Amino acid sequence: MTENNRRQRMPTMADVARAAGVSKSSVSRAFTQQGLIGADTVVRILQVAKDIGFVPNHTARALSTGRHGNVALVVPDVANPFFPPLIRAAQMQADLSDFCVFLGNSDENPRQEDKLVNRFVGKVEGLLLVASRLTDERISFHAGKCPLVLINRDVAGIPRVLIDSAVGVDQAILHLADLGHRRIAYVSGPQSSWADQQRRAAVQQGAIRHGLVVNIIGGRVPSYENGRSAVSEILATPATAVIAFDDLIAQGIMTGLADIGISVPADFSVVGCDDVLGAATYPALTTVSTRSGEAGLAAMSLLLDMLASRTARDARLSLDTHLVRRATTAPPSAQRSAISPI
Amino acid sequence: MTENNRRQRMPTMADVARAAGVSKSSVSRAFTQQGLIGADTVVRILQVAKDIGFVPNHTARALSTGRHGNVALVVPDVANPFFPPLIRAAQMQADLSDFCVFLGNSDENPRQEDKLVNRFVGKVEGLLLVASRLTDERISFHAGKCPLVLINRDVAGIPRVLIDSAVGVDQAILHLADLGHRRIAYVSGPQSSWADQQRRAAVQQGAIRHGLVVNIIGGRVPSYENGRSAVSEILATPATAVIAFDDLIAQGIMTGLADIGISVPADFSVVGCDDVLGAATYPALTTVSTRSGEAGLAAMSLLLDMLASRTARDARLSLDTHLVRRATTAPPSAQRSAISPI
DNA sequence: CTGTTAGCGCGTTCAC
DNA sequence: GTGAACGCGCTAACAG
Repeated sequence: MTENNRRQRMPTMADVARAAGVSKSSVSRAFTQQGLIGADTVVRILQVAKDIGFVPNHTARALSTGRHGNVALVVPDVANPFFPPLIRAAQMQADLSDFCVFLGNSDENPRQEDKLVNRFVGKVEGLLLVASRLTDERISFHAGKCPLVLINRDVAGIPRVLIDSAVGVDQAILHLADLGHRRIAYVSGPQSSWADQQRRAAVQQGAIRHGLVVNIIGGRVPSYENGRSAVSEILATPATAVIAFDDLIAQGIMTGLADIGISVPADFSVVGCDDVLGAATYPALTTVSTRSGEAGLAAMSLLLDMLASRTARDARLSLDTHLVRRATTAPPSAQRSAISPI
Repeated sequence: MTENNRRQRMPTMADVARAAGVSKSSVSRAFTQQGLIGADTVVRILQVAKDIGFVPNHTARALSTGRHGNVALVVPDVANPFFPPLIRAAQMQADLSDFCVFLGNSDENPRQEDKLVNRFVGKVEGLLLVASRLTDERISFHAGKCPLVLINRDVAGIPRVLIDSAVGVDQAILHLADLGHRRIAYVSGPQSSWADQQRRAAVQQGAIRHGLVVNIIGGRVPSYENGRSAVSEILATPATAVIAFDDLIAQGIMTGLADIGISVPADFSVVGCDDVLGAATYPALTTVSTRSGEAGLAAMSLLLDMLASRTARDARLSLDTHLVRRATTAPPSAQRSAISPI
């Protein structure tokens, strides 16, 4: 046995019991089921406890009850602006139920994510996986050992909250079509991203529906730099407008375009996704709004409900999206349209 | 007693012991002090353990050893872009030592922060408070019960990592002076922010040193909106340039200025702090770089070192900063300078 | 209403 | 090298 007493041996229930002239069980009850004990006894015990500086030991309680009031939240990249609002909302929601939340950064890496999840299982009552890069098999595996809620990942039988960007993407394409664009490009995101698969599909269907031709540009990890480096590929297509997997890539694209003297939106139109940059870019970015905070709140509520009721639901919540028109879209330039006549 | 067996009763050390024909102690040793036991016995036990799906129970181990491998990280606002890189770095550093990290969002609120810290103490071995909004007294109080490391908060006797923006701010003022500005404004941040106090002081000293006059604009919570709403106050001063507490406020100021037709940097110069927006604004923001990620990494390393060596250091690490010149600073406009002659 | 008695699962002194 | 026994601090049956 060791010394839990780093500073000074913390008083235990037994100490309180002795000092108050009652049994340990009474002390325990005074802190939990106050109904099953004399009201006056409760206040006396609580007073004594405070006097001698007793504070219930979380670990011991957890060992006994099997509940420790912790959940974990795993995201691909904390520093990607899509996630912080989600993290914030989820954390504050958990806080309302007195839950503590572990944060894990998978670094867009399935192996790292798997390692984190394994570390968390056993320390938490529930798990919240955001935009998981894991395979369906691994997710199901983990779900079998620990209550699990997914955000932006659609695995049958596992409760999930999905941000349905299909609607917003379709609006974006319609918007582009209305402006006169006929050929567009889509710069895709990570291979294992559900959101990217959904957006890519939505782009292709929307293109058909609204009579456009679309080129898909290879998937990349979402970042400013990766957007910037995609510009040459984009210009190799006959596109007069581009839809990016997310705002970070869109912002990078705008910089890359500016670098070679192509001005947005006069010469080229750009549409982002997620609306995390606000009107911070110049020109202000036209983008698909996805309110990630709401997803975080909904998913955490779902998870906590499951834990409280000890029942495994099979929810499938879908949050809708819409296009936010700002200043990066305009009719195609005559020049570039001429390059690739319809 | 309850059912830790949500799904199926997890196998325990006793199960392994029985199946392997050894005692519980041997199983325990096989998982911890492999030296004190026969090498062949170890592999056999480990094999049996894997076969029956045994996995050591974190909670029980923690109760016995007093160590649970958790630390907590508390920030004022997860969604403020200054923090995510710091969080990310700290989390990944902890990960290297197999530590799990709780994340807390104080919402810029001392009471909320205190509540979070109280909740975390007892669940963690150590605490990392970033830009704490707590009083020195409360911080010392908590430090007395749990190993604590501070970022951007200078309390004697408590290990801390400080991002010294004084250097960068002085460079900014010199830069402004060189451009010909004589009157500037500083839009301050939260009252309880150490960084703000330091920057404010640096601005005032720098102003004296370089022969400028400075007006301080009341403190506000760092946000785009609060920057935007500060513009009228700024223009009520004779300033021809403004230094903002952080990039968020600076960005808001730029928008507010644009709203009323004042162009940056031709009519007015703007300098931010933290360099979290990259070149995302237009014009690209001149700002003081503060690499928050490095602070997160350093602080977490410090904390983990303390925990590993069980010694309380009194470190005071200082990280330096520098001005990043981009496009929001230029000589003062003749017009506005005329309004308030030197 | 309250005290007594068992554990929760694991680490760790002791003997052997 | 290995096993038996105790303790970590608390909760939960079982009496009374």
